[in-house]
Amino acid sequence: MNRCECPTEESLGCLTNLSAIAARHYLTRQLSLNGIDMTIEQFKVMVVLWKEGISTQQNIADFVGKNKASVTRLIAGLEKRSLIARATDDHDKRCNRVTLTPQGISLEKPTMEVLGEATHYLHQGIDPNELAITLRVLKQMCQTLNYSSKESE
Amino acid sequence: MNRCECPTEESLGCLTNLSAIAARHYLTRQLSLNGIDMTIEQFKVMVVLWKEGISTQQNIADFVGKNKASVTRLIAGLEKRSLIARATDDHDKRCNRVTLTPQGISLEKPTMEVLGEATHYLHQGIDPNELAITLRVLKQMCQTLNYSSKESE
DNA sequence: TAAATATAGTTGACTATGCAACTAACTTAA
DNA sequence: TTAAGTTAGTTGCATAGTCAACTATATTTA
Repeated sequence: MNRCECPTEESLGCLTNLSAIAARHYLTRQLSLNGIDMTIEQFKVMVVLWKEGISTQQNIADFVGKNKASVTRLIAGLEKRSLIARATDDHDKRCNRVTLTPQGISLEKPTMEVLGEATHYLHQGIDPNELAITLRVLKQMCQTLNYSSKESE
Repeated sequence: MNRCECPTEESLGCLTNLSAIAARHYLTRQLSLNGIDMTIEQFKVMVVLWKEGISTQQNIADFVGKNKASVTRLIAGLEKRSLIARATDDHDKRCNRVTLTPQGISLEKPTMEVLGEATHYLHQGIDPNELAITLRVLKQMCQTLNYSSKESE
């Protein structure tokens, strides 16, 4: 399907994008096949909440690497699906306390199972040593770029 | 900034996504700093046109790995910026012939230069051998996933 | 050749992203 | 303790992505 033959095929910039899109498509399909009505973005927010229990929107934004405007809208979508609840914090009225609903809590197990299976499928056939190198290189790339984004502020 | 500590940190699914987002942000910023008013998505479409000269929207969609609805809107944005032109094909009136305007043509050199510099920056400090392994692993991952997407159709 | 099928592109509905402007609330300093 | 600055969240605008329904045109086939 994708036959990108741009001169960037040998670059991490191009290939991480292609791989990320492919992985997203796959996970979206697997979630849907397992009857889980959740987008990948909402899923990432849920992972934070499953881990932390309670969080503010800014904290979620930092964890998932998006800005607070995005999180406002993601949270709204999750609230509409009754997976989370929002309430003003008593101690700091600027903050929203974002918590899980029973439905939200009950989705952790099946969803994380799908993620585990998808990850296993993705890593299938990749030499463990080369996988480790790849993960390290990608982390290094993220660090380089995050550093440069701080520099320019 | 991004402190994703989800259980997927050791997975290609999560890390390719983080890296891809970081790379996109970086390239977007570099394009903007160099006075090039073009999004990454529009940029990908332009790469196809710089390579092929003329193309149909479906052909562009295949190259950039998006569906034709997306391309309709990307093309509309590029048309608004006067970088491309659209005209019905005489031989097959279902098709649009998408061509470059002089402005579109003139942007190839500076834009590809920014891309080249960004790629160089991204690859900086990465062992060439490990880079090669990473690129190979990512390609393999794409193939696995593209194969699975064909299976399910 | 008329009917069925396939293909190219558009549009609407929904979700998502970033930026910038904004409000409200908290904190710091003069 | 008032004024200035900071932080949390929301909203409008522009861009982007998918799916599904739709139009128009081409092609196949019965």
